[in-house]
Amino acid sequence: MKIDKLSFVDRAAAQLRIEILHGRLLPGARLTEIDLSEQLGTGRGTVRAALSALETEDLIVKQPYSGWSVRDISEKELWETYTLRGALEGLGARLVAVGKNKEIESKLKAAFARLQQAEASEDSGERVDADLGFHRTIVDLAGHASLSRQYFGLSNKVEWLYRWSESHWPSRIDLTSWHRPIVEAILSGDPNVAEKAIREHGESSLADDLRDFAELRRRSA
Amino acid sequence: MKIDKLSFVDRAAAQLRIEILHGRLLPGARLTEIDLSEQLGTGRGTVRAALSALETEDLIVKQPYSGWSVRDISEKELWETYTLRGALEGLGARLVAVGKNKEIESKLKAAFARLQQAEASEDSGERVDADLGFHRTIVDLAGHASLSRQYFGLSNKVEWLYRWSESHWPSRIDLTSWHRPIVEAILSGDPNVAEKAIREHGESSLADDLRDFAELRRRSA
DNA sequence: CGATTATCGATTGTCGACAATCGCCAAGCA
DNA sequence: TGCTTGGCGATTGTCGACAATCGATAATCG
Repeated sequence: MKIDKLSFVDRAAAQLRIEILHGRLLPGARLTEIDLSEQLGTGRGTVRAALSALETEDLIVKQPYSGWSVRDISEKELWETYTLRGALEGLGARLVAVGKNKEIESKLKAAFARLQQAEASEDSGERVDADLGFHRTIVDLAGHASLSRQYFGLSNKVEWLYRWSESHWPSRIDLTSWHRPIVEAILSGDPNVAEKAIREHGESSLADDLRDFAELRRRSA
Repeated sequence: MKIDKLSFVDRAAAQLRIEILHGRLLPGARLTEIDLSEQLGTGRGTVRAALSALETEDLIVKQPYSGWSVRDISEKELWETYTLRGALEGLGARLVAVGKNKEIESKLKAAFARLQQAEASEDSGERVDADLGFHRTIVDLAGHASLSRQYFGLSNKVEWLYRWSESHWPSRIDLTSWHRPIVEAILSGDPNVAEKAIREHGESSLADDLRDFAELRRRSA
């Protein structure tokens, strides 16, 4: 039995993360420490530490003596995030393929099953969660603490971009058929195959998002 | 003309980083905020922020309400750091190979030239710097801001491990012959070849360090 | 005597006050 | 007019004080 014992800093960071990821704080929005400290009911130092954490996650940027603001989303942003994700997940997939055992297999299959179930669901939020969860599962199964830590921040950013594009252009991808090759590749036990599969998945996702992004830009122009 | 305008936090973090990397703060050493604030001549909040930064770089760890301490070095630590580096540098090398042009070529060659020059040098510090600089150059040439940011922290950790093993077991590797394949692979323009080359380089480095580490452990036991 | 509880010193967690710095706009000047 | 300068409001940068928490040890109790 354990009770919640997160520091104020962690809770403040989590809250702000949610606000950004769910689009209640839009790209470019300015964040002032005093305002936030009043809204969150905490001190400025606490808010400051939370903001610093979000900065290392690349969700916000700081301009010294000027202020904090939510990062902008751009094609380059998309490209960087997805390529980086490809590199990290590639390593993760390799390791999982090599180290696979009964437990890993079952967890991987469970994550994929959730994905299949979510596909039928009308809830777009659940579809997003299942998708992100699948990717996180693979990385965590790699048993590589540093990788998981690095991936955490990146996956938040992916979630942000994901929800953002979802809200502008509802996704129509087929979760099951898009992810099955990854599962099969990992279960094959061949690290090269596993890495290739997940990397190609990432490249396709990037291409999709870039297309939507361009479309969106054409519209608003 | 620009003057140094780093915040106290940044300067404190830089100083602490040096202390750790150069082995003046050994693994396991405890760091108390008040002591550091007195030594650095700055406030506790400032020290705290600097420590948090070093924590995200994975150089120190925090135990809530207990204190900060310099991370321990272990085989797992070595393995995680080198494999992660392989993934990031692999992406970097790919991108450089694909996007190569006159400027990139010259910078790459310059970094390699420095390596060759350092090899003759007796100064082990310069050899380390040249080696690390070569790797950093490749990553930076990729033109991928997020990658460079991620790599920065990791490369500090590599530098730490590097200097640490160097101090216990002076390196004997042949800088030129070890790195030339990377240069040639990148200049070939083939991303797969480039990635493979730099990844194999990393794997060899890891194997070397692990061997030395095991030897060191046997000695001290 | 063993186990539980109270106490203590040390350290971090949190906070608001004051100083430093920035961007902006108006005033002054050539 | 066009440029520099000075002042102003807003915001962050820095700091030390006080509270909360931890681990270890001493005190207490059955």
